[in-house]
Amino acid sequence: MSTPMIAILDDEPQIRRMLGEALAEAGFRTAIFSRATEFEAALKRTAPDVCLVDLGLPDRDGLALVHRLALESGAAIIIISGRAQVQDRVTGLELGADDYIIKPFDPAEVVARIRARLRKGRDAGGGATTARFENWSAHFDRYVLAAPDGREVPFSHAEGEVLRLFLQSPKRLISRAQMQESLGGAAGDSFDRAMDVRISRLRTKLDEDPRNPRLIKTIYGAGYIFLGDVSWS
Amino acid sequence: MSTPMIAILDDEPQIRRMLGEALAEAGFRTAIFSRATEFEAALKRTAPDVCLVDLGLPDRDGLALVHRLALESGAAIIIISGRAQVQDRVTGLELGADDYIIKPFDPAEVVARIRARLRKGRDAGGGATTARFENWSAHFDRYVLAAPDGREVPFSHAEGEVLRLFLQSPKRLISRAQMQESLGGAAGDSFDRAMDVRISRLRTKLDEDPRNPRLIKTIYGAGYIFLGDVSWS
DNA sequence: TCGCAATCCTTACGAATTGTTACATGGGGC
DNA sequence: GCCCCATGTAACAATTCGTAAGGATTGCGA
Repeated sequence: MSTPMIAILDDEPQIRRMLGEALAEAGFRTAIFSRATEFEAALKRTAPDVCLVDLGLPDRDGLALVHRLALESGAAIIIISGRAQVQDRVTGLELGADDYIIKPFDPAEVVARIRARLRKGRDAGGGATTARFENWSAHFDRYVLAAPDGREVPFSHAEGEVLRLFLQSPKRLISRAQMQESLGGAAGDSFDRAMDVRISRLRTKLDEDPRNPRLIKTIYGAGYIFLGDVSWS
Repeated sequence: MSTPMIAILDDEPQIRRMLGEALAEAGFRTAIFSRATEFEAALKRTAPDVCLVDLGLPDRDGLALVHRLALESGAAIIIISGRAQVQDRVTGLELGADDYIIKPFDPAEVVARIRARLRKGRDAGGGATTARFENWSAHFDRYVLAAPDGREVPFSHAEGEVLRLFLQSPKRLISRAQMQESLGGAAGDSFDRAMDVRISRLRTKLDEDPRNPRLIKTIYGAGYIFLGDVSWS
C-alpha cells in the first residue's frame, strides 16, 4: 500500500474542491465524484482506502449507500453531513460508518481523522513511534536509539520511560516530582536515587559529556530540562 | 473477546457516573478511574478494548498520556475534552487517538463511536486463520508454522495461544499480567514461569537467536513485544 | 482399567537488568 | 572559605528472565 487512496463523494463543488486540495496537499491520492452512480461504478474498478461520503446527495439515499459500503467494501467510511443532530450521528455510525464529521468542517481535522483511520487499518503501529533530535533518533517500537554515526544502541524500558518523558516536552523544565509521578515511583522514598541512575545511564547512552551535558541538563534544585529540537514521526 | 471492556478516565464524578451507566446499559464491561496513576497501574494488569480519556486531568498531562497509550497499548483511544479548537483535535488525533469527542456530549454518541471502533478492531483477524509475517506464516487451523525456507513446524495449543496473542497486537507492548489474563492463568502463582517456557519454545520454533531475538523481544520488567508486520487472511 | 505417548507445568540454576547503597563531586548560602 | 544539601556514578544486591531437565497431567487405544 503505497500512497493511500481517498474517495470523495459530495454534490457541492466548493466542498469537493476544498477537500481535494487539502488531501492532495496531505499526500493522498484522491478520486472525486459528484454523483453516487459514478462513485459506485468507480468502486468496482479500484478500491479506495477511505471513503468520504456526504449524506445530502440528490440522487441517492446517503445512509443506504453507507450501509452498503460498510458491508461490501473494506474501506473506512467517514460521513460528512450538515445534519448535526445526535440521532443522525448515532444512526450513521450504527449503519457502519467509522466516523462522522459535521459541516462546516476544517480540512485539517478531516485529514487528521483520515490518518487515524488509516493507522488502525494498515497495521497496529499506532501513533508516532520515533522521535528525531540533533541527528539522533529514538525508536520506541523497537527500543533502539540510532546515533548520529549510524550506530544502534538499545535502551531498556526504564530508560525509555525517562527518554519519552523528555522527548514529549523538550525545552521545558521537568521537576523530579513530576518524573516520579510519571514513572510510577512512590514518592519520598529512596526511589529518587533510582531516577538519578536512570538518567545517568541514559546520558552515557546519549554520549553526553558528564561535565558538560548538551541534551539533558540538570537544573540544580529544580529538575531537568531536555534541550534539542524534537520531531515525532 | 467476550464482552468488550471499556476503561474510563475522568476526574469529574458526574461524567464518570454518566458514562459508566450508559456503557453498562449498552452491555459493556467498564473500569472507571479518576486519576491517571490508578489508570496506568490497572493497564499493567488487564488490557481494555477501548480507553475513554479526559484531557483535563489534574494530575497528569493528558496528551502525553494519550501518546504513551498509543505507543504501548493496543486499545482504541477516544479523547474526551472540553477543548473544542480544531488544533486541539488535530494534535490529539496525530498523537495516536482514534477519536475525539467534545464536551458536552451525548452518551448515545459515545456508545455509537465505541461500537464503531470495536467493529474495526474485530474485523482485523476475526475469522482469519492464517497470519503472515516476515516470510513466515502461521496456520491456526492446522497448528502449523511455515518457515521462510518452506519447512513446516508444528506448534502446540499452548504455544498457539501465545503466538496468537502476539500476532493480534504486533508492535505493542504486552505485559506479563495481560498475558496471564488472556491465557487464563492464575496471577501471582508460579504460572509466570510456565509462560516463560512457552515463549522460549516458541522462540526456538521461530529460529530466534537467543542473544538477539528479532521477532519476540523481551522488555525487561515490562513484558514482551512482537516486532514484524503481520497480515491476517 | 491399564499402558503409552504427547503435552504441559514445575523446579532449579545461570544470566541479564534494575534498584540500592555508598561515596565523590559540585552548587549555593553564609 | 566553610558547611550543607542536591546530584553523579561505581559497585553491589535484588529482582526478573531464559531454558534445560524431570515430573504431572491428559488423551487415546487396546
